[in-house]
Amino acid sequence: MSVTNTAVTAQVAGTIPDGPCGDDDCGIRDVLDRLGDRWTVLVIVELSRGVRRFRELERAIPGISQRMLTLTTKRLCRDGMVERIAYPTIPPQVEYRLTETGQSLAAAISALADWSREHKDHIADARRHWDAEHGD
Amino acid sequence: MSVTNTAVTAQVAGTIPDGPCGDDDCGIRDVLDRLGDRWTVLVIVELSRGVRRFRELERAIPGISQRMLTLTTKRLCRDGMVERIAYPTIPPQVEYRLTETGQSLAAAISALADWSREHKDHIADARRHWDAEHGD
DNA sequence: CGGAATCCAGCTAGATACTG
DNA sequence: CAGTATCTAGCTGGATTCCG
Repeated sequence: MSVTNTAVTAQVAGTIPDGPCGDDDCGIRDVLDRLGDRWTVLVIVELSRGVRRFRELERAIPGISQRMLTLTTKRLCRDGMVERIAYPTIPPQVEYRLTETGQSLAAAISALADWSREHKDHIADARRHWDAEHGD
Repeated sequence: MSVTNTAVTAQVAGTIPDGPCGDDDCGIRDVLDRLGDRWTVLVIVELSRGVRRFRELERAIPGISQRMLTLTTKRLCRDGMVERIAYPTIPPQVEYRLTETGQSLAAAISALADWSREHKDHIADARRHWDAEHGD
């Protein structure tokens, strides 16, 4: 009865604003729906290292299929994160590069990657503990 | 033949380190596999506002099913992001709160949310342009 | 209230084959 | 090389029902 109505909102000061995030997700979901799939982040990371051709991306990202690479780059182009430059040569040559917006996204991803590196051991430990207690 | 071997790696200076990210994903995928699903981020955001009971979370996150709330909180507990405190009362009462690690994740998410807000209009524009050109 | 168990639809993504 | 097309398996998540 104590926590129900008078919400304790002082936990993470200034982290997630209340205003625009009221009921919806302030658009985070749009971004995470992209970042959440298996390949988008890897493509962005690879492109953050420089311009890449289709085949270069494919080789740089082990396990990706042509289909998924096509879909991923296409979606990133659609969202304005990646620019696609096709040279009408034979054989065809297509270059992909991050736009400015794409580069700023890469920076944001990098921040999340930093967080991952800092906490991955802690997470692994937590999982082991949990699995040990709940799996016996 | 010019871009093939001598990779141009100076695009986003100091954004994604080359070292530990060589072939694999430096653990970003572990995190994004969680964050990528429909509900995890919303649960974290809600918990960043304070301690919540199961029903409170359910009501605060429109559209989530009991099943997904259970699964999401359980996974977050397993990863050490959320602490679950069950009071053996009748009816039962269970509280969820972010751990310190969970709070730092909330901060990282907040950074991504900031990025989303800053660029969502730009993305929407890019999509409209793309759809207009490629859908005629 | 706070789940667990079961069943099922839809989408994602992998494999494969074909094309300009 | 850089895709497109098709077919399909598997997983995610929704709805429902039942339990302590």
